Amino acid sequence: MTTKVQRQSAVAQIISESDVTSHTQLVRSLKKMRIVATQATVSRDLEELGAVKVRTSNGETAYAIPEFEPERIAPLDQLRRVLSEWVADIQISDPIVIIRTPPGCAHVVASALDRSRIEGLAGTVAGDDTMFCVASANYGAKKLAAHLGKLAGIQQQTKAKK
Amino acid sequence: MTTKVQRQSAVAQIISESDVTSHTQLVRSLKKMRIVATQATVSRDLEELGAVKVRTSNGETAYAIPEFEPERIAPLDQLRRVLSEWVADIQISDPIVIIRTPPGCAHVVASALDRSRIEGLAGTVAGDDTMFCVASANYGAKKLAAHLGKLAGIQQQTKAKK
DNA sequence: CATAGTTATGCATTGGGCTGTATAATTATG
DNA sequence: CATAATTATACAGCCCAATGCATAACTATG
Repeated sequence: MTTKVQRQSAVAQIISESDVTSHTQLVRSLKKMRIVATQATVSRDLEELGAVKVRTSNGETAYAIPEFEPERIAPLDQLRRVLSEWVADIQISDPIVIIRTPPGCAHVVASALDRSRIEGLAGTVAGDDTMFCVASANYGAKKLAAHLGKLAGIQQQTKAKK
Repeated sequence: MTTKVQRQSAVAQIISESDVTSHTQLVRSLKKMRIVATQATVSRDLEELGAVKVRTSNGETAYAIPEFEPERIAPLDQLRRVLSEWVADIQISDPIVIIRTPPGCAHVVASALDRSRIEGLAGTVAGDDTMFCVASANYGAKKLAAHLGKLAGIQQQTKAKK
């Protein structure tokens, strides 16, 4: 009994602590930690983790997660998942897009957005259940909000105006 | 197109801003916000939100979310969901249980635990991808960790010791 | 107590994510 | 270049959350 999050965390640890040169080897290492997975699964894990094969000191190529762009660009897919799971509401106050989330979740959404490098987003800040997206000057909050709303799969213009 | 989070957020807003006396009425209010749901769904939403019917000034009974115990005890079910989605690893250093999560998610896990009032958990603190659970004096971190691990559905003793 | 109104829930359906199998595509090696 | 090794992926199955429908359970009212 294992979860994906646990397995991927283990994968990240393994490849950082030892030289892993093939999927098969990784599968074996996981097994030692009593985590069962197939080559296909670790292939997908490595991709999601952004791992790449690099040449090591002794000439082999081993997997590693790029250290210097740890905030590698997250696939749109992952962003969509996060947004649709955690976004409660989107409002606009140009050039700011205000996103509300369940309590304590704003940070998760914000960091997913930060990593996504989507167009028109200049930056974010997050509180507890609210976060701001600042739209780039020539893009506009409206357009950004529409895009985010679409990704989140939510109905726009939700909140009733007083 | 709507998400559960958005709908429940809208439900919370609606019942706080107007007197909602029945599910049917709530369904209608949602519809005005272009959120489609049935009575069965709002029934479940109200339960998950912890809403109760209270008597208002004018004698009707209307739904409301208890203000003073907003952190009502979350059902074990929800806790299990959160843990199995976000817990990457669990370690023990008595009386502390150390839980690691994906980046930025520790707070979410911690607040879920806080609300759950599970046995043997004295308190929590959360960083970015790590959180501590302090076990109650006579309970012990080991037992607590075992319980949490089971809830999370993860393999214990995951991390290799150096 | 009977009836209408309201709320909860068993059941079936749907959709999506995750995973393994099998195999295709790619890369390395001799 | 041929073959072996490695990696990626199409496909199918499984599982679980979410939801609607139908109806049971419950509540209020006269």
